[in-house]
Amino acid sequence: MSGRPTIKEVSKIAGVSFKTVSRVLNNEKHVSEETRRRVEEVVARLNFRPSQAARMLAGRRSFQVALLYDNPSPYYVYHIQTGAQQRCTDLGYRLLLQPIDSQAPDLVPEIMALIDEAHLDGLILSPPITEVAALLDALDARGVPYVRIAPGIRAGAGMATSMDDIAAAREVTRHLIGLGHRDIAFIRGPESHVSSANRLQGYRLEMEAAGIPFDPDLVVAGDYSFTSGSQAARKLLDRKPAPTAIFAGNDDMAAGALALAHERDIAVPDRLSIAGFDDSDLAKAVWPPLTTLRQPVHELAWAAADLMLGENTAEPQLVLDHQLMIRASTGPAFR
Amino acid sequence: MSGRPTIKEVSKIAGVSFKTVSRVLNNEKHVSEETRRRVEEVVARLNFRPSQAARMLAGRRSFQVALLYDNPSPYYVYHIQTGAQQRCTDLGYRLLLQPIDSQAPDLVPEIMALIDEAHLDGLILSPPITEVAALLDALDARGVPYVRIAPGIRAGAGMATSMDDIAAAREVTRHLIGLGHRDIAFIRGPESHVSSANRLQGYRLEMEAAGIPFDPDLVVAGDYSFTSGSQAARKLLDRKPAPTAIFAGNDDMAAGALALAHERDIAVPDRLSIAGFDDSDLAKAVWPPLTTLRQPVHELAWAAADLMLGENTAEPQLVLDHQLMIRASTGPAFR
DNA sequence: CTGAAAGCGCTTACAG
DNA sequence: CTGAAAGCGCTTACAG
Repeated sequence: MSGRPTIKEVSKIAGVSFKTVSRVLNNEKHVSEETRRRVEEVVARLNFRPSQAARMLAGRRSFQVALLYDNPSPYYVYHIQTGAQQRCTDLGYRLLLQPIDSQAPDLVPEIMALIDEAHLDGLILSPPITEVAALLDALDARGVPYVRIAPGIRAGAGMATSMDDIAAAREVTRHLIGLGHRDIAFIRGPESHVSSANRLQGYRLEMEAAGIPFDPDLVVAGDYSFTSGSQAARKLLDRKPAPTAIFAGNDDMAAGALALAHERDIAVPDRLSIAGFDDSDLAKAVWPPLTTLRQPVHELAWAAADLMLGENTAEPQLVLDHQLMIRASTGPAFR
Repeated sequence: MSGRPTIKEVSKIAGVSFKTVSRVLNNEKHVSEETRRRVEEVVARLNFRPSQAARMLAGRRSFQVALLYDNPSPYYVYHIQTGAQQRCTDLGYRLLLQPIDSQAPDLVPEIMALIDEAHLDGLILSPPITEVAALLDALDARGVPYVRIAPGIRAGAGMATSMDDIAAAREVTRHLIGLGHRDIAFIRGPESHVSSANRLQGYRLEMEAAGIPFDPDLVVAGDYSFTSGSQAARKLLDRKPAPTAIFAGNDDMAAGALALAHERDIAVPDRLSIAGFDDSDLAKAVWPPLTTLRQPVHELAWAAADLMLGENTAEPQLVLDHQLMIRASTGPAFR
C-alpha cells in the first residue's frame, strides 16, 4: 500500500510546522485564518486523512465508540445500526458495530478487553445487553461512558433513550376496544425481555380501565417468533368462544397468528382482528397489512448516540414518541 | 479510563523483555515452551489485549478490513454482515461495517481516505458497489486486496464469491413448468442490478428449453420493492387470459404479488402460483409461504472473508450452491 | 499565533 | 531462543 500522505508532508507543502497542521485538523483556536485556509487547501488536495491509529495512541480520545447488540431480528439490528451510525458519523466519531452473545459467561471481561483494544470512548447498549448488571457495574467502575436503549433494570439511572411500552400497548388495546371487541387475547413475548412484560401490563391496564375484567386464560406465551405466534393463536382459537381479536406482542408473532387464521379460513378482519407491535418490514408485507405500533427504533439509536456525544447534556433520559399504525388487519367486532 | 495494562507491565510480571511478550502475542517461532506458557498465563490473568492502535502504527498490517454495502434490505445486510464478521473474527481480524452511498460523486476518494484513515488491510465489496469500475481501478492501482460478492462486471477477474443466478432462475421456472404451467409471467428487478438481468435470462432460457416461446408481454418491470410487485401483478392479472403463475425476481415483489391476489380473492396456489427468489425472512411469514430460491447470503460473505484472509489460495472464484425451497405458494396449473 | 520536544504502545529490522 | 534500539504518525504539555 503506497501513497499514504502524513501530517508532515502536508506541513511541508503548506510551509508550516506539522503541529500547526494538527491544530487545523482538530479545529483548535489560535490559528490565523490565512494559515488555516492554506493548510485546509493542501489537506483537500492530497485527500489527506489523519491516521486514526496515531491519534488514538497519542491522544486521550479515540473518537471511536461501539454499538453492542444481540438481537435475532434483522429489521431491528438494521435500524438500530443506521440510526446510531448516522449520528456518530455526523459528530466525527467512528462506530464499531459489535454483535455479542449476551449469555456468554465471560461477557464482562470480553467487553472490557474490547474497550482497551479499541481505545473506546464510549458504548451504546441495546437490549438485552442493557440488562446485564455486572456489565453496568464494571463500566461505572472504570468510568466508561455508556447509553442504554430501552433499558429495563435501573431505568432511572444513567443515560438512556426509550419509548413508553405500557402507554403504547394501551393505545393498541384501546383501538381494539373502540372497535367493539371485548374478548381480546394477548400473545406475550419471552419473560427475559422487559418490553414483553410492559406490553402485557399495558394491555391489562387498558382492559381494566374499560371495565373488562382481566382474564389470564386469554394470555398465551410466545417467544417473539413467527412459529410461536402461530402456536399461540392455535390455542386461542380452539377456545369456545374464541376471542374476536388478538393482540400480539410483536409483528412476527402477529404474522404467525395471521397465517393460522388463513390456514383455518378465518376471515381477517371480518371474523378476527389481529394487531402487532413494532411496525417492522413484515407488517406491510403480509395480507391484510397489520395494524401495529410503530416503535421508533432508528430514532432511539440516533438519540442514544446524540446523548453520549452531542451537546445535549440537559436531559439524560429521553422518551421518544411512538405511533399507532392502523391498517386492514383490525376491524369491528362481529359479535 | 484507568487500569489499561500494557505490554511492558505484562513483561515485567512475566520476567521477560517486552519484545518476548510481543513474540508470544503474535505466535512467532523461537520462544521456549516454558516462556510462552508463563507469558500466556500473565496475559490471561491481566485480561490483557494489545492496543490495536499501536499495532497498526508500528506494524505493516492493521488486522482490520471493511465490508462496504449499500443495500436497502435489512435481511440482506444482516446476513452479509454476520457471515463476513464470523469469518473475520475467527481469523483474528476486525471487520468494519461501512454503509456507503454507491451513487456519491466522491465515492472513490472517500473510500481511499477510509483505507488510509483506518489502515485497512483489505475490502469486501457487496452489490452494487461491486460494479463501480473506477473503484476497482483505484484499488488495483494501490494494490489494496479486495473480494467481491456476486460481481457483475469483470466477473472473471480478481477474487469473488457468487451463486449462479441463471441456473437458479431456471430451476424455479422448471418447477413451475413441471406443475403444468405454461403461461408463466416474470416480474423483473431494476436494470441496475446484474442479478436481475441474470434471473430474467434464466427464466427465458428455461421457457425456451421447454418449447414455450418467450413472450415479452409476460415480463413486467419492478424495482425489487413490495409495492412494485403489487403493481406488476395488477398489470399481469388484468390480461386475458391471465397467467397461471408468476415468478418474481425477489421475495419482496412476490409478497406484493401475493397481496394483490388476496385483494382480488384469487386463490393461491389453486388459481395462481407465485414464486419468489432469496428465501428472505418474508418468505415464511406470508400466507401461503412462498416457494422461493434460497440464496446463500451468509455463506457468500463468509467465503469472501475466507478468500481474502484465509489459507485458501487455490480458487479465487467461488460459486456457491443455491437451493429451491418448495412451499405452499405454488401448485398444479388449473387449466 | 506558532514551534520543538517527549511520548503513546506496539512492531520491525538488527544483534547476540 | 532472547533483547536493546529505532520509529510508526500523531497529540500533549511546555515554551516563546
